[in-house]
Amino acid sequence: MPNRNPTKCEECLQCPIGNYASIKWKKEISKKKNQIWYQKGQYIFYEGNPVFGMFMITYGKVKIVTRVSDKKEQIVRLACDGHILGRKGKQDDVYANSAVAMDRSQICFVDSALLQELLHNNPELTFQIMQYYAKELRKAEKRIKILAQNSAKEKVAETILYAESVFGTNGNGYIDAVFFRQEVSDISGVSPEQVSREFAALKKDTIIDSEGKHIRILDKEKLVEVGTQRT
Amino acid sequence: MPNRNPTKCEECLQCPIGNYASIKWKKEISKKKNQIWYQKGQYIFYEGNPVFGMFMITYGKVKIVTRVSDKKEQIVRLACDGHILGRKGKQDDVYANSAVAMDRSQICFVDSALLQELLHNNPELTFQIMQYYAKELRKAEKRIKILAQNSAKEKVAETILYAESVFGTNGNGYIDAVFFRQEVSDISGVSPEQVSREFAALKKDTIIDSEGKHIRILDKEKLVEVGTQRT
DNA sequence: CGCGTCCTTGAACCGCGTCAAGCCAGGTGG
DNA sequence: CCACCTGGCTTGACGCGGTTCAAGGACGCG
Repeated sequence: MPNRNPTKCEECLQCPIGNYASIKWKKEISKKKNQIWYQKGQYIFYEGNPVFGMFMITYGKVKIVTRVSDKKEQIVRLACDGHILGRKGKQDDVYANSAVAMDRSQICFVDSALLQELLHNNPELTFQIMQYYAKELRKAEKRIKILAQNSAKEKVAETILYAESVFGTNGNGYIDAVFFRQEVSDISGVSPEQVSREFAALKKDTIIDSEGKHIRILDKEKLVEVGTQRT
Repeated sequence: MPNRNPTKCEECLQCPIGNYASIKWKKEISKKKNQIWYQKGQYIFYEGNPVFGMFMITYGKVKIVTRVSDKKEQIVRLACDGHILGRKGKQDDVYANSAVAMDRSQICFVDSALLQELLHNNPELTFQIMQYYAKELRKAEKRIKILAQNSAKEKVAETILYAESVFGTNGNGYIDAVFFRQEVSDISGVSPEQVSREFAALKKDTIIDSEGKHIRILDKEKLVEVGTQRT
C-alpha cells in the first residue's frame, strides 16, 4: 500500500488509504478527518497515552519507538507515506509505543468512531489494511530472527537495507532519510560506538559510503551478503 | 480471536474463524475446506514452498520457525487454537517460514481461491483477521524490543511469559506445552547452555520451577519484574 | 571564535557463546 | 529385572565479541 508520491491530500481522493473507500465515504472522511503537519522531531502520539484514533502518513517519515530506559529507546518500525500508525485493537486502550516525525510530515488523523464506521462500511479498505498488517508482521518476524541470531555486523548491514527498503534512495544513491548513529543503534540494538566501527569496516570494503548522517549504498549485493551471512 | 476450547469442527459452526462468516459461506467452507490432523513434530508447510492457501489452527499448538543455519533455527511465533498461519500477501509467492506442530493438532486449510472469495464476501471475517494481525504485530514489536535490548536473563524470563500467554497453564500451574531447552533457545536467541543457567538461577529464587521440559511459574510478578528490568 | 553536538577511535572489562565433560532419565534388549 | 545406551540437561573453563568508559576530532551554529 505505501506509495512514495507526496500528496497534498486536500481531498481524500489521492490519499493512498482513502483510495479504497467508496466515493460517499471519501466525502465523509474529507469532512471529519484531521490533517496535520508535524515538524521534524515532533511526537505524533505518546506511549502510554489513551488511544483515540488512527493515524495515516500522507507525506513524510516516521519512527515508531518504545522507551527502554532513560537513555535508551528501541525503534520498532520505520514508516513513510501510506503507512498506518496507532492501530486500535479491540482491547488496546493505550498506545504501546510512541511515533516521532523524522522529517516534516503530514499526518491524517481519523478518530475511533469514524474509523469504526469506515471499516464496517468499506470492505475493500478493511481488506487493504489487513494486507498491510500482514506485510508488516512478516517484516517484523524477519527482524526478530536477525536480532536474535545475527552478529553486530549483520545487524548493522540489515538495518541499512531495512531503512533503504522503507525510505528508498534519492538521485545520488543516498538513502532518502537522515540517520544519527544513535538511531541506527536504536534500530539494530548495537551500541553507537560499535555501529561506528561497523560503518568504518563497510566503508573500507566500499560496500557503503557515509558522510555523517547521510548513508549511501555502493554495493547492494555485497551488503545483502553481509546481512545474511552466517558464521 | 484465539480461544482455548478444542472444537471438533465437523461443521464450521463452532470454528473460531468460521464464526465470522455468514451462514451461507459457512456451508461453502464446510464443503471445500480441508481438515487435517498433524502429529507432533510434523511440518504443516515449509519455508520456500509456494503459497497455496491459508491454515487455521482449530486445535493444537504450533511453532512458526525460520532456518538460520544447519544447526540453528529461530522460532518467530507460537500459535494455538484460533491462530492463522501461512498468510498470503499480494506478492508473497513462497512461505517465509515453516510451521511445525508442537503437539497433535487439527488444522483447517482453505485454498487461495476460496479464501479470496471469502474475504471479499464476509467483511466481518476480514475485519477479525485484520484485528488478529494487528495484535500479532504488536506482540512481534514487543519481542523486537526485548531481543534487541535485553540481557540473556531477561530474554529467558520474557520467553517463559510469552509461552504462558499463548498456551496458558494447566491445573497444576505448569505451562500447557512441552519445551526443550533448545526450543527456549530458539525463541529467545540465547544459547541452550545459557538458558539452562538462567533456569537454574530462576529456580534458586523460587520464581519458576521446571522438571525437564515442563515449566511452572511460581511467582509471576517477580518473573515479570525480571523480564522487564533494565540494568 | 568558542561552544555544543555528534562521530570516531582506543583500551579495558565482562557477558555469554562455545567446547567439553559428566549426569540423569527413559527406553530397549538380553 | 538389571545393564546398557542414547538424548537431553547441567555445569565448568575459556576466549571472543561487543559494551562501556574515556579522550580526541570534526562539524555546524550562535
